Amino acid sequence: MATRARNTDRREDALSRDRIVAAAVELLDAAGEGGLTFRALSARLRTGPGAIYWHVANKGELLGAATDAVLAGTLLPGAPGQTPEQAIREIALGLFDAIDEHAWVGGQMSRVASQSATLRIFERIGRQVQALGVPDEGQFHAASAVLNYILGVAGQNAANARTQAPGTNRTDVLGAESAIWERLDPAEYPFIHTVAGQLRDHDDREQFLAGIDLILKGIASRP
Amino acid sequence: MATRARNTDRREDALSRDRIVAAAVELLDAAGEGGLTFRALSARLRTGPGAIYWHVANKGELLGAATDAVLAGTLLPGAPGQTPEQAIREIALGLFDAIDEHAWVGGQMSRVASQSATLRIFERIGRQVQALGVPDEGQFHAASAVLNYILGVAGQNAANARTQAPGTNRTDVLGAESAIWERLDPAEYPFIHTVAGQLRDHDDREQFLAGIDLILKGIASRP
DNA sequence: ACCTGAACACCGTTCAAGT
DNA sequence: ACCTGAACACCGTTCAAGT
Repeated sequence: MATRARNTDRREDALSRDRIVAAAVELLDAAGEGGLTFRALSARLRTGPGAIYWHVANKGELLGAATDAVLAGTLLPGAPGQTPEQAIREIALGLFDAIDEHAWVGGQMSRVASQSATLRIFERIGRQVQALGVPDEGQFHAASAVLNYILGVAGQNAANARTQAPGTNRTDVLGAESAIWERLDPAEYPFIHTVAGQLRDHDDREQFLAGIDLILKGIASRP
Repeated sequence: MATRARNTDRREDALSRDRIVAAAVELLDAAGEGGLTFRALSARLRTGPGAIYWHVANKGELLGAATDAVLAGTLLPGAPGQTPEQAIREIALGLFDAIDEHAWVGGQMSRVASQSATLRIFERIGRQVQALGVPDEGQFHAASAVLNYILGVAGQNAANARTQAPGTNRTDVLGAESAIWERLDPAEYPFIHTVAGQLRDHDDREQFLAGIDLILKGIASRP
C-alpha cells in the first residue's frame, strides 16, 4: 500500500458546501433562476446529483445559502466618520449594487428573512436608526420600513430580470417599460402617463436612493 | 338531430378563462404556491391538462391572472371626503388585507409589475401623491417609494407563509420569529435583541401602517 | 465518510385525435 | 372552436451500491 501524508490527503477537487454554493451562484448569474438545477450543478462539479445532497439538504437551502453568500459580501466595515444617514445610504447602495449584479438575489431575499445575511443587514440598519436618536418604541418601525423598502425594490429588479433574457443587464425600480407606460390611456391612467417621461431616462440608483432619503426624512421628522 | 336554442347553448360547466383563474385562486389559497398544478387544476375542473392551455398561455400567465384577480378586488372606489393621506392608507390597508388572506399573492406581486392590477394601484397612489401637492419631479419618487414598501412587506408575508404550513394563517412583517430573535447573541446583534421584545406582541397591521406613515411624513417634509 | 448514478414520482407543455 | 389524454422532456429527491 502507498504511504499517505497524515495531514492533507483530501482530493483537491473534493466536494464541499462552499464549492457547491459557489457553483450555484455562478449558475444563477449565468442562466437566471431557471438555470439552477441539480443536474446542471452536478455536471459542472463533475459528480452525480446525489452527491450534492450529502452537503446540502435540498434546493431551498441551496438557494438560501447562495443568497446569503452574495449578501455577505455587501456588508463592508463602514467608514468611520459617517453620519447615520450616510451609513444607511451606504448599506442600501451596497445591497442595490449586489442585486444589480445578481438579479436573482432580489427574488430570494424575502424568502429568507431569518437567514443570517438578512439578519445582519437588519441589525446594521437598526444600529444606525438608534444612532439617529429614534426613541425605543419607534426603532423597530423605522428599521423595518427601510428594510421593507429595500426588499420591495429588490423584488422588482428580480422580476424585471426574469422577463428579460437572462444574462442581459437591466435594472429598474418599477416595471421600467416606459414604452408601455406611454402607451397607456391617459384618461384612465393620468398619473402614470404624466410620469412616464421621467421614467425614460432616470438613473435607477438615484431613484432608489431618493426613496431611502424619503424614509430617512420621515424618520427624522417625528414630532 | 335535436333542435338547439340559438343564443345560450353552451354547456353550463364550459371552460373559460375566468373559471380557470377562479379555480387557480382556490387552489392557491388552499395549498399554497406548490398547490397550483395543471394536473390538480384540470382534475378540479374535470378536464384534461391540455384543455387549460386553450384559454391560458402558460403557468406564468395563469399566476399573473390569479394575482390580478385578487388585487382587482382590493381597489374600492374610495370615500369622498378623504384626505390624500387617508386615501393612501386605505389603499395600502386594502392590499395588506388581501395579502393576509391570500399569502401567495405577496410573492407574485413583484413578478407582475406591469400587470394591470399593479398598474392601477400605482396610478391610485400617484394621484394621491399629486393631491398632496408634491412637485412634478418628486411625484414618481414618492409614489414608487410607497409602492416598493408595500411590495416589500407583501414579499415578506408570502415568505413567512411559505415556511409555515399552507392553510395556517399567520402574517408578519419581518421574519416574525421573535423566539429566534431573542435567542440571538446580544453581543453580535444588540439591536435585534433589544427590539425582539417589541416584536412579540405587536399588531402586524399597525406595524405596516407605521411604515406607510413614515413615508408619508417623509413626503410631506420636503424642503 | 463521502460519492455514484439509476430510479421514482412528479412537473409543465405539446399534440394528434376527437367532438 | 374547443376539449381529451397520452406522451415528451425535464425536474427534485432517494437510495442501494460502491470506495
